Amino acid sequence: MEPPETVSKPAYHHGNLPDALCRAAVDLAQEGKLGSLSLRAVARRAGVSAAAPYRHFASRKALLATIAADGYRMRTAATHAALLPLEGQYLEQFLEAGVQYVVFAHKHPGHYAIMSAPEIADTSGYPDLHEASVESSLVLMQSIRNCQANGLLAEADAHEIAAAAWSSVHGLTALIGSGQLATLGFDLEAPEAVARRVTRILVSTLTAKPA
Amino acid sequence: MEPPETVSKPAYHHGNLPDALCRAAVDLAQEGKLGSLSLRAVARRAGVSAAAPYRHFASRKALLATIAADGYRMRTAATHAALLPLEGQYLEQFLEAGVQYVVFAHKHPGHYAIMSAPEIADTSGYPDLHEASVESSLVLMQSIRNCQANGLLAEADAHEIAAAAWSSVHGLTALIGSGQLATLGFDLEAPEAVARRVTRILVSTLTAKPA
DNA sequence: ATTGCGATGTAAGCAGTGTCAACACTGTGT
DNA sequence: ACACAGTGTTGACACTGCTTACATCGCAAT
Repeated sequence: MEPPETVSKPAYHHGNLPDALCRAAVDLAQEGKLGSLSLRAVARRAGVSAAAPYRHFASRKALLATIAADGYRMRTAATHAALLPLEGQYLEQFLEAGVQYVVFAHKHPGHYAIMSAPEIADTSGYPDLHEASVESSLVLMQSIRNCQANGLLAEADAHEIAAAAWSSVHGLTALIGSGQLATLGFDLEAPEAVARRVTRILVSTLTAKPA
Repeated sequence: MEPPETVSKPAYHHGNLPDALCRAAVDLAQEGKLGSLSLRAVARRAGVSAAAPYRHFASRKALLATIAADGYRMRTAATHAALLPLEGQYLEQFLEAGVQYVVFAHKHPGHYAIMSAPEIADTSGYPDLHEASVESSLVLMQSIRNCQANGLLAEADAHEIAAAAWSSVHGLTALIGSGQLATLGFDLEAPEAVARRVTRILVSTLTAKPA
């Protein structure tokens, strides 16, 4: 997945079937067919026989775990890139980390759907996925710690602020994704703007002094 | 579902099969078997034949929609009850509404799992579910409006505050439910305490004056 | 008690999936 | 040239679920 253009290995018959299967699965997930996403369905979409995926993925969960791990790495990379030009502006980085959490789900709905699948929540048995997941969360955590170290956030318990921030962006992502936020009059086609406005509320209030 | 003890209709053979099916489905969902929750599986759990549920539920989704609607009504009732003794204390009611949102998921994990199922997000075709869902969200919304009408919340856009609050409790619920918050050292066996601490952060900061 | 009808069981057909074994193709190394 | 390992295909089997048709059971009104 990392080098989408550069075909590392010319491969034998199909030409990198594992990647093709991943793309097919992401497409299906993006179309909301996560529930009926079987290895057979993925094989059909990729244009290969039903048994072909079995050579590369032991099960449906193994395939999803691979895709989810890729998704986590993509989000981590995107967040790092977005935070880079804000070097030293810890509060802005904190806000941007939250925004990127939301933006990723909009840019990569297929990956997001798979990453949010309940069966993927349990990362045991998939160390690669577990590592990617943990590393991804570290970006937000580090940003919070940076702010606290510089006295830019209220003096509440660090873990509780982290939980509040994480909950906010996670929930915001879920509500936008499920379309429920449209009830409040938000334009879900511009999720970045929504995320920026809502996230700023949390940030601005977290930086405020008690009344 | 409303009168769990009082058997309204003695019924013929089984004795209120619809309720028994709902309970069986909730049990299965609570055991994390939502993915494999088929009408057959529910029938097995309820001890009836595979075709029996069809007399009462047209499909798996119809069954889940019924349960989800019940869940929404249960949460609405519980929240109303929790807010009653706080009459007039709008800010405390706001906090409590958020806490109850989280507490419900812990007290009724089966219902929560079903209510969170992606296929249930689309309430079209199930007006009963839709109404219960909307009415449920009104409690939190009304609480927010009460606070704003009394100048108890910062003067940010009402919709954005609502989105931030909703996102927080929704995300907090999801993170607790998936066990991810354990990473931050929270005791997920006492979700009410966690919810109260984290929610208070949001409330206290929302009531703070800008620095 | 008899009869009607709703509730449930039984059986069967159809579709989708996972899995496996046997086979065929392709490029590589000798 | 040849064997070989990697890759994909084909076909078959078992399992599970959905759905419908038909048979059966039991309460309830007559």
